[in-house]
Amino acid sequence: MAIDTRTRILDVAERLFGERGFPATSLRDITTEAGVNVASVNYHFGSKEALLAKVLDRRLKPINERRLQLLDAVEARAGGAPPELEAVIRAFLSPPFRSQGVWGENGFQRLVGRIHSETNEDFRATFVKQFDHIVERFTAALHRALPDLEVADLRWRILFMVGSMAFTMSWGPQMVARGSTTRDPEDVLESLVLYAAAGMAAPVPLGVPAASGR
Amino acid sequence: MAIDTRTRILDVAERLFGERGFPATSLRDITTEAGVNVASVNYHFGSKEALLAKVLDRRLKPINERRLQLLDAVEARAGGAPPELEAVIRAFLSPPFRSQGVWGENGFQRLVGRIHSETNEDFRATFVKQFDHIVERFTAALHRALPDLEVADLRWRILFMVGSMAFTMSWGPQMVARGSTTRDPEDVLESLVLYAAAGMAAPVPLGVPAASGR
DNA sequence: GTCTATAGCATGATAGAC
DNA sequence: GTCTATCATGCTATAGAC
Repeated sequence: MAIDTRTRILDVAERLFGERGFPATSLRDITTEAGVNVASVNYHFGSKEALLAKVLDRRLKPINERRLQLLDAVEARAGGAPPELEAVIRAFLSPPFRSQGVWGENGFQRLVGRIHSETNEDFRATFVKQFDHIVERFTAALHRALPDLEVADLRWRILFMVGSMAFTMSWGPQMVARGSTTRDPEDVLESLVLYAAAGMAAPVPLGVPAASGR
Repeated sequence: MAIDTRTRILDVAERLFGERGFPATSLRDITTEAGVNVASVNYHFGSKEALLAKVLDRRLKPINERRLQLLDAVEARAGGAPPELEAVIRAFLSPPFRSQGVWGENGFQRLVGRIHSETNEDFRATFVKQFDHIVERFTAALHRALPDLEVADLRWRILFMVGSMAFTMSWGPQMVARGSTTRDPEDVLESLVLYAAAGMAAPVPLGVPAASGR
């Protein structure tokens, strides 16, 4: 056998969780496709949920390390001055986009798009905690790049950005497959960076929000 | 009994699907909370999946009708001229945001955020088809508002916008609950409209995309 | 470490009395 | 239309031989 059981399980689980979702994927689906025994998941990981945690952790750790690395570089380049908005956003968005190669074969990218909605509250809370540090670092950097934007507004806009990212990773492959548009993932990333940067820098309504269409 | 069994089932299913997701919610969970018999779901709806379709349809039909209505009004107001970007976006985003009242009690809003990732491919294809007409109408209107943007780019940006919307509806309540920020849903909607409008109107990179950070 | 076998349980759906 | 009872199936997880 070329690769060991543990890795085979992780690879297949990543793809199937991404394709079908976590609750809809059974351990039997995974072990059958991986060509390993049903019992091996529990032997190696302890439980189905622990397997999911490991699948996520394996990819997310390097992604988040890379994010901080890129952010450090951006801030170093700016010296003491506020960092450049677009560069901060690119530091946040590019690592997950590049975490796997080809659109449509990216189990992990789709999984990230899904994870936010398919697990129970406890698991999600644990999962989200892993991002606290990242979010705080990037919130601070964005606040320096956009000093006129209140932090409460900024947090919403970060949520908007993460939503675009997650959704694109989840649906992008299908969009390409439908042929409505074709694009290199790298171009889609660049397009998303520009979109998010413009959105982040959007004006804030003064006083009571505009009422048109209300 | 105040309301009939059918409606009780729909209401509870909407909430539970939103809170826990479709695969993670059993028919027994639903019927127990609704105070009706296990068999009644299959009697009234035929299957669990048909119940989900009905839950979605009940809310989405009026939402999509409202979207078209608002878009018609925006285009009429513009006369023959291109419609105003922000107004088109608001016509698209406001109906789902207003489909239910209070943040954190919006089963349907969370369900929409989830639906994109929790159903099988066949169901999803059927579901997406319901939006074809809407998407085409809005794509055309946005293309008129932004004539310099290629349609292929525009389609990606629409995906970004929908992602922000779905994600915000799904996570917004939790974000408010965590207290990192507090906002009236109406303000969040307005914030999202401004963000999306700025993103839509973002410049397009000429030639090869910028390479910084790559 | 890997296998077979199976425990123990929850599921979606249905049959049939009322 | 609503109930109880149950079927058939699928699940996660584990016990225990090898």
